Amino acid sequence: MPRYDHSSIEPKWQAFWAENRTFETPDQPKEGSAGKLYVLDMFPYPSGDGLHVGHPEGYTATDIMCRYARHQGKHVLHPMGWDAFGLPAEQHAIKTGTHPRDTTYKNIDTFRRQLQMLGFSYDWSREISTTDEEYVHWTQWIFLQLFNSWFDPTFEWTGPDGVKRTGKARPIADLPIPDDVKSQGETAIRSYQDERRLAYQSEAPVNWCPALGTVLANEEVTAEGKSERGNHPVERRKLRQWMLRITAFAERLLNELEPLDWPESVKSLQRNWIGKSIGAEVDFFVLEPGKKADASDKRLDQRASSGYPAKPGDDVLRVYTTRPDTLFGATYMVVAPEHPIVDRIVTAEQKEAVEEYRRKSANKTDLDRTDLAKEKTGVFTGAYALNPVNGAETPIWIADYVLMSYGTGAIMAVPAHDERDLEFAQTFDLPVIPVVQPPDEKTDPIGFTDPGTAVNSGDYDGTPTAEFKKKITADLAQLGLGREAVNYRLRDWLFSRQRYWGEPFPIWHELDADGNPTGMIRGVDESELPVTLPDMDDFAPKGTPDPPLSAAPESWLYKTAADGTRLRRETNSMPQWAGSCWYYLRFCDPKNTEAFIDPEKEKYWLPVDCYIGGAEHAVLHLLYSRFWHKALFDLGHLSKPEPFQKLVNQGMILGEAELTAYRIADESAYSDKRDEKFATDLQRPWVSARNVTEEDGQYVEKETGAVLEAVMIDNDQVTKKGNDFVLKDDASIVVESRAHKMSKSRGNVINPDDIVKNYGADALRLYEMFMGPLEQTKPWSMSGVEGVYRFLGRVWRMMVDDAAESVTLNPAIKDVEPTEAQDRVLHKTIKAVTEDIEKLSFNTAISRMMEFTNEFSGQNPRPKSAMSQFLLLLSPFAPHLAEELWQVLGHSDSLAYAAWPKFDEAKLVESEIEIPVQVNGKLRAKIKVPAGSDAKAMEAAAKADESVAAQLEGKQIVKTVCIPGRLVNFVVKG
RNA sequence: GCCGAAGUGGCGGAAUGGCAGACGCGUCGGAUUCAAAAUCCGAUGGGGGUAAACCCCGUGCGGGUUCGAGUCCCGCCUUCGGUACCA
Repeated sequence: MPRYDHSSIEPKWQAFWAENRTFETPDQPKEGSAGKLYVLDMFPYPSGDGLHVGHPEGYTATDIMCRYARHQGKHVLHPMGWDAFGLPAEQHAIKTGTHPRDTTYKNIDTFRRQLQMLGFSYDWSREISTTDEEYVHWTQWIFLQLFNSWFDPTFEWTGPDGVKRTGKARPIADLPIPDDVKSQGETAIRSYQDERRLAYQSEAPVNWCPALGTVLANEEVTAEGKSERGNHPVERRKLRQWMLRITAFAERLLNELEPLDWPESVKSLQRNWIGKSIGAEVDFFVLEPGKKADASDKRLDQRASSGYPAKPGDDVLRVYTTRPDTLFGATYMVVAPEHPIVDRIVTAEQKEAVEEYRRKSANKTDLDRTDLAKEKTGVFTGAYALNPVNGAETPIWIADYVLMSYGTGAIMAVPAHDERDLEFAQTFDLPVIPVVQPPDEKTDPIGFTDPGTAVNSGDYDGTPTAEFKKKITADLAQLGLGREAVNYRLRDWLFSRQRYWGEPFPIWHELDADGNPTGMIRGVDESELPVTLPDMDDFAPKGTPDPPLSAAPESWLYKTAADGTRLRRETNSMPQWAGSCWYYLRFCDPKNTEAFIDPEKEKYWLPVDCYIGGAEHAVLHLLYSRFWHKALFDLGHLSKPEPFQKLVNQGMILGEAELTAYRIADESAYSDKRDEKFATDLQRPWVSARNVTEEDGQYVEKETGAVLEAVMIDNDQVTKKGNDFVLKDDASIVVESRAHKMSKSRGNVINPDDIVKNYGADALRLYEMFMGPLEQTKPWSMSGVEGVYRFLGRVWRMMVDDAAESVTLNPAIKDVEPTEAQDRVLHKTIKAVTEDIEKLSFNTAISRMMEFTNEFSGQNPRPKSAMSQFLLLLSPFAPHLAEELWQVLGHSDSLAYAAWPKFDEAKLVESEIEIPVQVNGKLRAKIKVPAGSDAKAMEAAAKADESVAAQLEGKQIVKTVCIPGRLVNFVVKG
């Protein structure tokens, strides 16, 4: 009795595909190709834990798309690779002494085995790892492109895509050098260039994580001031770091997002991350210490003729505001503690307090900063500035709620119309002047931040906010006191890490005679790429920001240039993002030793037609990739402005749903906190889930604060009450019903290996697609897996004779013409499955195939042609089973490139259809009418129906709604 | 606080403004079996009614548009995800 045996079928076909190179993608399309399709998965980090059930979700979705597209005659590129640099392998090395390379390639082998076991149709001949030396070569080459260019914000040009743009990355050699720099000589010129490169060094306060021994990007630090990886504390330190000038591309990253076929949510995340705001810069003149504003001060007036300077003078405090209309309400100013003007303006009396505050805030970690968000702090500098619109003397404070890195690092504070300023003003008892009247008279203008009408604003009184903004910005520009300004929340990308297991920078530092760096740098010559990692066996962080590579062998670390200059290598390494920024390009031409990608191949394959992966990369990876892509585009290496045309986020797969009840954790805790009657109770009392809250990782009862323990409850111990589940024994105790994220600590992790072993790869693939919509978060269910496994068994028995000794065709399958009814079911199924695949609605496609199977399993004879066509529909989802049965049906070839079945609309038509009849919108009857009946015929048929007639009896028909083929609705009165 | 997504049976989920709950799980009943597993058949939103016919209620809550609303509009509530002094 040959049963459906996945464990023999699946390895058989995997071996067949590998031997026959079924899924290798030739560079040239086959004759008559229906066009190219590039479908990409976000390649995984090959962690030591192996594949997680989340991986096959997106991978199955793309695999279905690709297999379907091959049946449609498309030239499909479907590659896989490894994002293999990263912390865990290095931490493993520190612990065990195993070289990160060994760990990494071992893990890659595991991942490859697991993915191949799932039957994905990747072209494995294109496999790449970001850690391969040839790959590192081109990652470093791209870095050099960035290093060797600058951004010209005013350059107008038309790209290969025919779009006109302003602003372009250009070769550094094209950077105009001002005469005063030129006159200072070669060193000055080089410094001038270095400051303007797309890859540049900066000495800035950065997020230093002692536990990880590295600096982290802002993006890698959580709101709580912890590292995203590992949750270790992060502190601020001033260090020399490599930065990438992503901010130069802010406007294009924002604008060119619009036409992409991406989820609106991801676009909006990126928009918020870029954070464009439009406002004005305004100059306030600082008064000399002890001096009052007086008529002899002509500085304001002089600006009318001198105009608005590009850089503010020493006696000017320049602020950025999105609300220039509230200038009349600016009662004080605040500068960031790091602001350079502080030293110039602070008065003798305030100096000590200011210095003390600056010291404190410099050491503040991000954690402290957010903690202090509740209460504003700051110190008065003793200095005043002149409000340009009314000459009012405005005190200047320093406070760390103003950030040096945004805008000009200084603000005008309008406490009446800004929450933060109001809080600060209230703390320090500063004046609050309302200058915006809310549209609703009853609303208090103090604390009102929305648009309204100007008050207390001199001649501008009565002007609506939007108009006022434009007007005063123009007026200030006229007087040379301000101008319109745009700001972005986006910061330059901190690109260096202090780790061993990453790409080395292709950079040399020049040394002086004493071996000290001169500050001059040069790129490694392209012919010397790649810069490979030196062999080392000590990877441990030293607790100092000296990278592990600074302990590399001398031969790696130093060399003497042709011109005799002594050089030392850059010892920072690149972040993990570097490799993933451009891997989608390399897949098109993975073995090219002359270039990172052949331009013809780039033109042919790009952009990626569909990119599927987790939402956790919505901002970082996708923004970084787009940035690199645009820079390479500007430099003429790429022909399309965007890398990923369509993006889909797969939803997270949670663990199996759990029921949790809570009860008092221990006797002592409850006996003194709760009522007497409970104290005598032997059983520790349950607490309704509604009264439970989480504090510091502990569950506690809301009112009493008593510590609780969570208890897993069985299905049969609860009952449904309203919207809640409650204990059967005590209906007042609400039980929490929820699926949690899979985690080792919770013990709810599902291992794909186990599923494949017990149910097979086809069942795992099918189940993950059947769970629900791809984009949605959904809980795992073991009995759901059994459900689809049973379905596969039904498909097997529909085609195979399970009474026979060996695998033979089911005798019900005959070479006969399908009946009209069979044809209808078949063509309905073809239509539905085809359309569902195109919509990526895989769960409903599977439902349709189940319906087909339910229908045809009961039929005898079963036409062979219908069976063959059905197998093609099933094959993208369950390729192993489909291939096996395809063979059983007598086909000798693989079905991988067989033509997709076509449906015939004519065969979908039924001769008679059932139509609902409503009376006043309520369903009253169903009638059968010939297909294609017109409204009149339908109405007549409806009226002729007995129960409809009864409903209409003695009533007046006001209106009849008749939609041919859909329904009849009588609107009646009386 | 702000931004985004979502609320439909016991559960996962289906429904171009037109028969709510396709399909699967679970449950119940039956067939097969010495028995079980596997498999097959049937029932299954809630309430009333006689296990029929039939009737009433039902897509988070409250309004609205419409002959007709799970679907569109307005206002709330809840959950999940992201974000956080960005002037």
